[in-house]
Amino acid sequence: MLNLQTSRREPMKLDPIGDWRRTHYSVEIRPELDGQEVILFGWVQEIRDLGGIRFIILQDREGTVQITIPRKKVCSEVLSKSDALQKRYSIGVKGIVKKTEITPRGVEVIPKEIRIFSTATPQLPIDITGKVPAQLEVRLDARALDLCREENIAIFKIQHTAVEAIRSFLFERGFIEVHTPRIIASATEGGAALFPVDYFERKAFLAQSPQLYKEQLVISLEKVFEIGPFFRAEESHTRRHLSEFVSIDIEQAFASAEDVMQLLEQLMQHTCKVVREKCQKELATLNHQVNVPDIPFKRFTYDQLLEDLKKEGIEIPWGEDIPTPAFRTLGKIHPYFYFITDWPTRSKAFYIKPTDNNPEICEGFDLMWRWIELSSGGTRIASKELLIKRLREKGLNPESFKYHLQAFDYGMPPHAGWAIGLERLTMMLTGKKNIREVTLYPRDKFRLTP
RNA sequence: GCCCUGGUAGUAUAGUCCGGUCUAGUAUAGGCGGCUGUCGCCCGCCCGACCCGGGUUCAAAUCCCGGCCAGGGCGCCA
Repeated sequence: MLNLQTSRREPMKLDPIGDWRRTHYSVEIRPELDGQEVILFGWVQEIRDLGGIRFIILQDREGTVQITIPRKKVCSEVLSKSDALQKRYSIGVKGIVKKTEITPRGVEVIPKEIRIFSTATPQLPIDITGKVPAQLEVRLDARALDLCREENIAIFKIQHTAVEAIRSFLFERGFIEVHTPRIIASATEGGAALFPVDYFERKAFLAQSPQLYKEQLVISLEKVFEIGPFFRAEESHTRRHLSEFVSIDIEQAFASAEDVMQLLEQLMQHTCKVVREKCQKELATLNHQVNVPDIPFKRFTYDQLLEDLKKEGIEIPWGEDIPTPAFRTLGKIHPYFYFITDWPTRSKAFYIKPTDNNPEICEGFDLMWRWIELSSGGTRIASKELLIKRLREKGLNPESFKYHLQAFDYGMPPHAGWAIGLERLTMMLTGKKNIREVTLYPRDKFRLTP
């Protein structure tokens, strides 16, 4: 239901920000600042009013700090402003830092002036202090507010740190960041379903992968990467699928699967290391640990894993994809990062290169973390002739790929690449078990809002 | 798309098997009042709910059917 009411009581006189500028974030208020005047901006998270003394917990992006208002020691303007405060009001506080033994952080701020920038509805849809947990559905319906919770801020700071680590890692190794089209013409590219869109008078689709474009770019830019959203109109309704997800894609000229696997495991180690070091506070908030994995990661062939599964009583006919319950079993046997290599050619995409001495097997790989597929990649086919053959074998029409295929007339080098699902990576880094928790505004078959 | 489980105040839950003292209990949030060191503050009072539609019955939150929605699982998944 739409809440058209902006404020519960008579319209409150709001304050302008004026010449106030933030001097410190909440967490920067430390006992060493004792006696110093500071300006804080943020939101009221909690109010504990004991009558003669009132405690306001001010929250900002970085954390919280206690504002203490002793009734008889502050001026009447501060008192009346603090009387009006409610949870989630956006406020500014100018005050004096006071070192204290009584408060857990050893510091509080005694206000000299309070400015109220914005009010909030009194009955919030979820409990922002986390005393009464709400279900994910309720939280997602009130996502803008839900994202104010410390736990969620921690999740997205970790994701940000990971993306930053990945970008700088790839920049250092000479990869060029690119942006390929989200709107594409053809629906004939393969298995996964596409979302149709109206493109002027024509039908177009939302891209499900940058695969073909990044391959074309290796003949010019050689080493490219892209971080961006892609779309899959699948029926999937699981804890690890979204209709819109963020993919981290690389493609590298003059390289093989083994080269990009080494790059990938180094990147994973690097990312875990950076997150572990930079996000200690966030990981503590989430009560989660990130361990830095040793490299190289274990490499298992498809055949080896079929043997493992056989021992567990799960028989999979050779050539079939590994079903989800079997992956869960593998995750129990191998509770760490591992590669799966030597997949049957028929179980992988048309552009994955079959091995030279046995075309039944291909040079595709998956990077698993326990039972979750974090990344998949491989050596690509560089020969136009072979690519056309593989398209036909997959029941695809080479004519639909003519613009892609033309790149193979202009000196397509041997090349390889992979793609990481950012949200799945974030699940691993945060310990969250539902992909919707690590997505700001998740899109799935049933959810299109907010 | 299929299977299982569920849908009770803003939120989270009890009650559902075995229909009737359910005028629907509790916690938290919200409103009002009190309290000078709280940090899940405390105390008192108040407000507030049985997903929608149909059926069975003297009587339905409770049983049956359909729908919608959610969680989990499966399938689908360059």
